[in-house]
Order: sequence, then structure tokens, then C-alpha cells
Amino acid sequence: MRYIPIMGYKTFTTEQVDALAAEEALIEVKKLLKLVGKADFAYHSADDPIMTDAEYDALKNDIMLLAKKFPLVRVEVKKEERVGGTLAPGFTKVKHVIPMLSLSNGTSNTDIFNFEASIRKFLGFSVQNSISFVSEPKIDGLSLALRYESGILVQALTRGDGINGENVTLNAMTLPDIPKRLSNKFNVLEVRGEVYMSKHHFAELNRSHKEIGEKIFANPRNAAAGSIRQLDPNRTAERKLGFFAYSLGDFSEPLAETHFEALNKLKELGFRVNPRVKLCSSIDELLRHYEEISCNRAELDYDIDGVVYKVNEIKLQRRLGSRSTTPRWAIAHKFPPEEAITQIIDIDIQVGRTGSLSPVAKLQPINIGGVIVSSATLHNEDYIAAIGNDGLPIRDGIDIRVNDWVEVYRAGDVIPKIKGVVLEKRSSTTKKFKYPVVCPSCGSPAKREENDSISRCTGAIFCPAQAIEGLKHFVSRRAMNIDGFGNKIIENFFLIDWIKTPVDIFRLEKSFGPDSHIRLEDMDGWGLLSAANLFRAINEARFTTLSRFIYALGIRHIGEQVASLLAKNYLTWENFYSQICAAHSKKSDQWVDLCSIDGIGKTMAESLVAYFYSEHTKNMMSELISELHVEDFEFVESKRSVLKNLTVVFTGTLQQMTRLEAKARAEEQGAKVTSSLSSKTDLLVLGENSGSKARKAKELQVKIISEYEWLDLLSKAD
DNA sequence: GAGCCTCGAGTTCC
DNA sequence: CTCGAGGCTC
Repeated sequence: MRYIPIMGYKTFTTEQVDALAAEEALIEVKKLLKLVGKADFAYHSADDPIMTDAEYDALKNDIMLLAKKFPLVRVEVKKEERVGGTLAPGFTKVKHVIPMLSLSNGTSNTDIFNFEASIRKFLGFSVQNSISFVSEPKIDGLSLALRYESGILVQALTRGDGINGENVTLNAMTLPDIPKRLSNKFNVLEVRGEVYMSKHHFAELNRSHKEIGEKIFANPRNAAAGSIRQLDPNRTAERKLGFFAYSLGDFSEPLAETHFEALNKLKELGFRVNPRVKLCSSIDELLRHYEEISCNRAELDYDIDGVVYKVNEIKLQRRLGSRSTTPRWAIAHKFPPEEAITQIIDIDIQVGRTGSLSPVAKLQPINIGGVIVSSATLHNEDYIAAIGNDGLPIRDGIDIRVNDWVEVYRAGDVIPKIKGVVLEKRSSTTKKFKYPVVCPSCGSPAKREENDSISRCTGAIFCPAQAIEGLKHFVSRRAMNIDGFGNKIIENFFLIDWIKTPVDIFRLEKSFGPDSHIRLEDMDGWGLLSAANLFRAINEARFTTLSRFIYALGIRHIGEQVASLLAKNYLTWENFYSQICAAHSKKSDQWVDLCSIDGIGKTMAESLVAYFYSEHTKNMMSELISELHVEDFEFVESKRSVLKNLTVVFTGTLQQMTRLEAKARAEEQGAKVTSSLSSKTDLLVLGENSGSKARKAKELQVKIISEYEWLDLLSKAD
């Protein structure tokens, strides 16, 4: 290896950093980041390093120093991370203009009747008001959003997590069903639909893959997903994928007034629309269509997993709007899942991060819909004993025993579930399962709190299983996002005492210092490159956000959403930490502040306070935080609206919409709707026949407006 | 106190 | 994906 010294580069002293203005620091750091990028490429990709490890470390250290002092620099460093510094493998992530939601789903006719009832309730429709629906087969493939600008296909995104999709434009362009140009020259037209692989192409693909010893796909959906994500578009083209358009996403001009018309327009524009789409005027008609499709299912050359019902009128769709992850105006009526019968060989106990002891059935491996299933959760003691939460027997009172034959299916075609016991096959060899009274990992007593559905290990921090699960959570993608720190690695490092707590992760690299007689790359399965990658990932994770960090701690009841809510309310780590510690006394102002955050109740608050009050946490926290740069919370102005952050109260009977709808519309614009007036209320909307609220509002000097003024405000906000 | 919605936690396989 | 619990509204 040869090294070319970096000419003219000297590390910064603390004094020099202090003397820098923010703009100067930004310019400096951009240079440094560029240099790191070059060095990374030279080291990893060109295998021809341009600097010594010490120089590299000094560089990184300087960036950290600058980042710690200047918020502008932190933003820059994060940007670099997002782009991936060295070219990230795979596809770039792009944000959907309109999120790609999933559908709520139902399995029974009752679910569908409830669906209609809730729509009527929301809109305030009586039986006289008719609502038309469109019923269409639910293709079992993967969703794609095609963006056309001035009639030209410019982007194709997968659903991803619904917010950000993967950019697969080049691959999508190879599908014959996807037009590259449209006669329609709208500024923007986003067409959404399903990519799928036909049954016969799937069979063909697996046959040829078998011959050449390549990977066999479990089902057409997996094959389609794998095909659209090929790095080489030519490979995608070979896979002969199909595409059915089913809706619009973003658009500059409306295409039609009803969903059914819109589908017809899409057909005219050259898209394939499923021929079995049907316009229906009642739920009964939808259900008949479901039966019909269900009967003809086998004749189709593609897999479907149900039928989707959508409210036909776009105006109504808009009024109904969406919940956080699903629209109110559509539902998927799913077919009953494929089932299989197999035997329970054993029942294991898994220890979760929170100490939960959950039983898992080890099954005689069995093929369900192309996937071999060998275990399934049994949730908790009651589930096994066939006792419901209310203390009453479920599943006809049949308990689940080792050696029992059981019906297994894959919920949502993914997660294995046990549906029931085949009692006729039960023999004398079955054994009742004895739920453990001690933790299988640490031997501490198991305890089931009242109101808890599961027993938990009481070993807390002394339980290895809990510690390992906690570490896995800490490094996970949505938490600290330490890439390349898989579960197996965590387990190994824990067992050889390298990593016992999160702090150890950030001290790992230093622990292989000059005095150490062992290096990571000497370990089985590790090389120079993989070791360097791991350390790099760890060092990148030192820069993190407040909400990620709070979430990563793995405090019970504090998940991703709540962590980000806390970050939003406390803004900086220092503030958060001191406030929560001070909230320990329930008489303190800090406790009251914590509990008054909308969405934080007693359970969460108690869990938080207990976590931070413990001796163990206090000891660990100062060390952990000294290894990190926790970024302050930054407000992202999502939408500017006159209603944003206003607290609104409705009173009396509204004429134009139901309370439900009014509330949903207000919340879409970022307002908060409450039922009772207080000094915090900004606006009272007065319906007809209102009670005493108007008088009270005057006393509190809350602004009062009529329903029509309110509607005016809404239309301006839109 | 019931009912609705959202979030947390556990889970499987590739 | 699903279940159940937590939080909020009526």
C-alpha cells in the first residue's frame, strides 16, 4: 500500500474552531467531506488508499468538532449521510407527493356492512342517500406510482414505506403495459397501479431457474418484486411483468368526477385496466361481485388476494379523506387465506426486549402458499389455555398442546398463525404445556402483572436475553441505524463480553488499541474491509437526532411516534433529560408538564420517569451521551395553513357536515379539535341550537364564528 | 364506561 | 400483519 500525504492539510485546534464563523466552518466542512468521500472510495472501491488511518481519523475528528459547534455543519453532515457518501447500493429513495397508503381490510360480510355504515355516519347520510361503489380484483403484486409530466413518463416509484418509495424508473420503462408517453399533456399526472407476474410466466421462470440452479421464487408476488428491483433493467425486461392501473395519485388537473370514469380515461390513455372492474350501487351488489370473482379466481392468469371496494364519487372520497395509514373511502375484502395442517413439535419461550415471555410453537415444517413455515407465535398463556381476556374460553375451549395437530395460515399472506386445533387427531401423546415460572435466559422469576396479557422476566438489566434484545433494538434501522450490525453479531459480541451496553458499541474501536492483543479482523468471519465498514457505520451513528435517540433507548411504552412527540416538546437532549429527571416527584411542575402533552398519559409518563430515575440509567447515560452528538429537534414546516396549531371547538348542530367530518377536515389543516372550551381555545364554531358554549366563549374572550365563516376559512386553507 | 383510533411490541421468512 | 393496550372523545 502506498500513501500520498494530504498536502497542506492540518488538523484544527480547538482555538481555531472557536475562531471560525459559521459560514467559514461550512465551507471548511464541505472540503473535508469531499476528502473523506475520496478517501472512502480509494480505500473501499479502488483498493488504493490515499491517506493513513491516522490521517483519516483526524479528518473525521475535525468534522465532528465542527459539527458539534455549528448547527449548519450538522445539517451538511447529515445530508452527506443521506446521499450515502460512497455510492449506496440499490435504488434511491424518493418521497411520494401524495403518500401511498395501504387499505384497511375486512374478511366477512359484516366487516363490509360496517364499512358502509361508518361512511354514512361520517357523511351524515341516511338510507335515502345512495352511494355508488367500484369493485375491482385486488391483484397480488406490488404497487407502483408512475409520474407523467407533460405526457412523458419521468418517474416510477415503489410503495416503499408509503412515504418514501424506491426509484425504479428505468426498470418500469421496460414493461410493455406501461406507456412511456401519453396523448394527455397535463403538467402532472400520476398513475398508480399494480405490477404483477402472470402465473404462466412465473412457472416458466422457476422452471428455467431450476435448470440453471438459480433461486426459486416462492410465489408470483415475490418474483415480481424481485424482478422490478433488478439493478440491470435488461433483466427486468426479460421477466415479462404485467401492469394494471387502478387509481390516480398526484395530478395538476382532474381527470374525471368519478373513479369509474377515471379508469375509463386511463384505458383511453393506453393503460391496461382490469376487465373485471364493476360499478355497483349497493353493498349487496358488491358482495355478489365478490362471490363471482371468488369462484372464477382459478381461471385468472394472475394471483388475486381479494376484491377492493372504493367509493365511486371523487368528491365523496375527498370528503371522507384518510386516517393515518388508510383511506376511509376504500376497503379490501380479502379471500380466506390458504391453510395447512401440521403438528406442533415443541413449544419454546422467547424473551422479548421488555422481558415478555412469549410462547412460540415449533412446527413440523410445512409448505403454505409456497413458503415453508416452521414456527408460529402462540402469543401468551391465555392463548394456549384457550382463555380469552375476559376470562371466557375461546376457540371452543380447546387448549393447544405439544404434539397437537393444528391448522396454520399466513395472516396477510406473511405471518404464520395458528387457527385452531384439529381435535379429532389429538392422541394420548399430547402434552399440556407448562408455562414457565422462571425466565429461561436468566432464571429470574416470571411475573404477570394485573392487566397485562403476558408474563415478564423480572431480571431487568441482569437478564442477558433482555440486554441482547435491547441492543438489537438500539442499533436497528429506525433507531440508531447502525448498518451492518446484524442480530448474530450483537449476540456474538455480547457473549464474548465485548458489548454489554450501548456505550460499549461506541468504544469498541478504541478497545482494539495498541495494547490489545486481539483485533476484530482476526476474528472468524471478519476481514479488514468488514471491520472498517462496521466502525464507519458506528461512527456515522454518533450523529443522531433527539427522537431517534429517545426511541433507541427502548423504554417501555415509548415507541417511535411517542419519541418524536417528546422530541418535539423538549427540543434538546439537555432539556429533555433534566425535565424528565425532575419529573420524578408527581407534585413537580415537570410531571404536570409531561402529563399535559397531548398523547402522553399516565402509563407512558410513569414508564419514562422510572427509566431515567434508575441508578443504572444514570450511570450509563452520561457516558453514552459523551460518545454522541444528539441533534436538537428541528421543526419541519409541513404545510402552511391559517388553521395550523389552532385549537377549535365545535358546538351546536352543523348543517353542512357531521362533527366527524368537520373534525377530520380541521385536523387535515393542522388544527386541534377539542370538545370543551378553555383559555387555550382559539376558535369556537357555532352551529344551530347551540347551548351555553357561546356565552362561555365570550367570557373567555374566545373568537366565535359561524359555520359559514368556518367553511370559508377551510376553503381558503385548502 | 363504551367505542374509536393510534401506537407499541412481538413475529416470520427471504 | 395482528393483537392488545393506551389515550382520547362522547
